[in-house]
Amino acid sequence: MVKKVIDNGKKGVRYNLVLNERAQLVLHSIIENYIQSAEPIGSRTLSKTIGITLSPATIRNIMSDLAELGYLIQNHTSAGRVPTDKAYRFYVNSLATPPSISEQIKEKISQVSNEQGSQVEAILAETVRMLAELTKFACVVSTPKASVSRLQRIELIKISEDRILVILVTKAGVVRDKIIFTNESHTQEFLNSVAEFLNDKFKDHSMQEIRKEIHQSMVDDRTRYHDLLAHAIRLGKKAFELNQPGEMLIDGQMNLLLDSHFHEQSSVRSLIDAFEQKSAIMKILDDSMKHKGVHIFIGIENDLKQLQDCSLITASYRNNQNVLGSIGVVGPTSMDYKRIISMVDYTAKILSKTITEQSYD
Amino acid sequence: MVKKVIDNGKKGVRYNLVLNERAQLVLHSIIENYIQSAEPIGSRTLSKTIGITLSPATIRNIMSDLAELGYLIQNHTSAGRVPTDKAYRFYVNSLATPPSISEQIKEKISQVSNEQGSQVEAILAETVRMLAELTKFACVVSTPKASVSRLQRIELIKISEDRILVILVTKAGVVRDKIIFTNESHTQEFLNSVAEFLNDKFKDHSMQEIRKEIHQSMVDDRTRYHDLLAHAIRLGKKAFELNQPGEMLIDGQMNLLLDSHFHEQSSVRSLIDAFEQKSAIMKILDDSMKHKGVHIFIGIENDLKQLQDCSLITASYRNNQNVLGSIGVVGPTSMDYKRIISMVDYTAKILSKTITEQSYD
DNA sequence: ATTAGCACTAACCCTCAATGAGTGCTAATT
DNA sequence: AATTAGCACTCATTGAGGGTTAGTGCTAAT
Repeated sequence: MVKKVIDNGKKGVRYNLVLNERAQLVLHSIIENYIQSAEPIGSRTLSKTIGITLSPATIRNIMSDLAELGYLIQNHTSAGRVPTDKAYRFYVNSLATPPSISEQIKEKISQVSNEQGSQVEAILAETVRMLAELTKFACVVSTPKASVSRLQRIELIKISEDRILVILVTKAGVVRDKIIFTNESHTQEFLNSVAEFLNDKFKDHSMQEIRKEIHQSMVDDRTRYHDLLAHAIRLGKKAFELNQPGEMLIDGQMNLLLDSHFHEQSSVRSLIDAFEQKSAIMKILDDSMKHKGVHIFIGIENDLKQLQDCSLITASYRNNQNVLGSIGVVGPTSMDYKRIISMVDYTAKILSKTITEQSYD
Repeated sequence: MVKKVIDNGKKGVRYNLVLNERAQLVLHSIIENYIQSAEPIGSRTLSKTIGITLSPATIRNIMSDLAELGYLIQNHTSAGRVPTDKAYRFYVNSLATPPSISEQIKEKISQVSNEQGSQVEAILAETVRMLAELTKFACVVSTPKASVSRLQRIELIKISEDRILVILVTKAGVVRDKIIFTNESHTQEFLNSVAEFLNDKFKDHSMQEIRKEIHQSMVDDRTRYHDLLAHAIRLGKKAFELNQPGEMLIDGQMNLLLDSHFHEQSSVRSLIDAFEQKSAIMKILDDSMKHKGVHIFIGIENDLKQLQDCSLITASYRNNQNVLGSIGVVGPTSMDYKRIISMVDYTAKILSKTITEQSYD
């Protein structure tokens, strides 16, 4: 039996074992080469670019072992080898997080939207566009979740006998509007009183809390005998009802089509579908909101089939109070992780800073 | 000299003359074939598919004449011929406008957004998405111009000592928000009075009118001695200042990349640029708002270089009162005009109907 | 444990010839 | 006079053959 490049010779368990240093170096080098060239890496090429002196034959042995361990695959005999998702996972885990970033890029990122008085959505749109341009991949950002952010103000505007326009302004600086229907007609003056009441009662409360409190008020007897209160609660219930499922802005989808790593038409086709559905990507963004720092989803780790040819790098952004949403880059599994991770990380930080400044607390 | 397929033999003026019937038939047939196949059409192919019996040789003669008149070009000797922009212009001019449309398609278009209480922007987004899916091309729609639509209500919300959130609701059902800065701090109560004043004074006036009226008030002496009025006018000026340059929603850009008529990478690249700039397409949409019915911009007729490989089919939509914006399809010059024109036409009509129902008059 | 050497593979590239769809022109036919 | 058949010619496309190249795995020598 051929000896393995692992420290322990036992066969049954070797897949869980750690690679020895030299094997790690080779794998690292293969990955970085492949990220650069987008072409299968052969032993001879590698022996030239790798730091230490190692003959092609030796490298071949190591590569063969790495292939057996699932880090590399060959598209056909006599072709170089290509990293697998497992290899990329190894690679990103071994990176210092977050990798460093050039001052030049930092500056470009910081430039976005330092103009005063921009709306949150505008800031997000600008940021995602900038990030797409910088990374040359597709970028996404989820808009602040209404449920976690807190009420700054509510307005009720009569627009017809049975329709009321509700405008919710959150502390995070997001303005949401929706139309609700009523059975009875109210005057604008009455709506103003209702709005004033709701503002007094619920300002600074989170949407979630508000929904809960309204629910409680509805079963409270006192409510029934107080006309304004009763109306306010009834309208408030509708107004604060699950608003918008949370949106997502996308930019730079086109970049993917021009990327050398994505030559095959088929994978692009399916990616387009993934973007159209939105929900799968949205879910990943939501997941990444739960934890701090940069998240990396590589190929097969994505639930959605259509996303299994690409990696997502995400990071959440926040204001003083809450995590609001997250921003991410979608690219080929063979993307330049160092570069992208650092950009996403830094962008999320700057975005958090900008949004915090714009928040209404 | 070879005889021309035109009724008049005079040389100097023949380029302005009308094609005889047979030449028209041939040209028509070439165009429809090319729209279908996306491949150069040869005389033999054509002699088979064309209705009347005509030998390839005869067709060759006619084609040669049509080429000389600028309706066809050859990419190289011994290749079939391809229609020019001039040919497409001839073709669409000869179509009955608007062409008929199948009940099935009609139904699909009508399905969009008959749910109650949708916001205008949501309706537009849904419509443009539907149209992109139906046509398999890229679609654009301009959001209602704020300047022409009339005020339903204005709200002023204090969000910090020097920032006020302005919310404008127009009769067309569009909600716009922006932040303005003040030198002095106002209480929310004061802002409410100001808003009430502005609502009383300007409700139902168009934004353009309002700006003019405010301008007049500012030079009016009475304004200076009336505190509330003075403040209202000052804040109102900022609030009604040229808001948003008019937005545009895009969907289905990806469709263009998968289209067989757009094989060449280069033209796709430049199209992407055109979409990123937005302004050029916006200008075309604006132009088309000025006239009724469907507009067709073919290739070279577009000012922007990047758009000269494609055609735009646009139609304006409106509510009871005003033309609000327009919706359009961007595809290759060799698109199926009949199909697309009818779809755009019908979609614009349905959109107008839906928006009118949602309007606040 | 490492490396040199060797046989073998498969993609890639070049050339060349055959094929086929197309043209323009001229002469014959209607 | 208009149409068509015939013919020579052009040029993109295809496929076969051959050389080149980058790669592999295996074995034996270091």
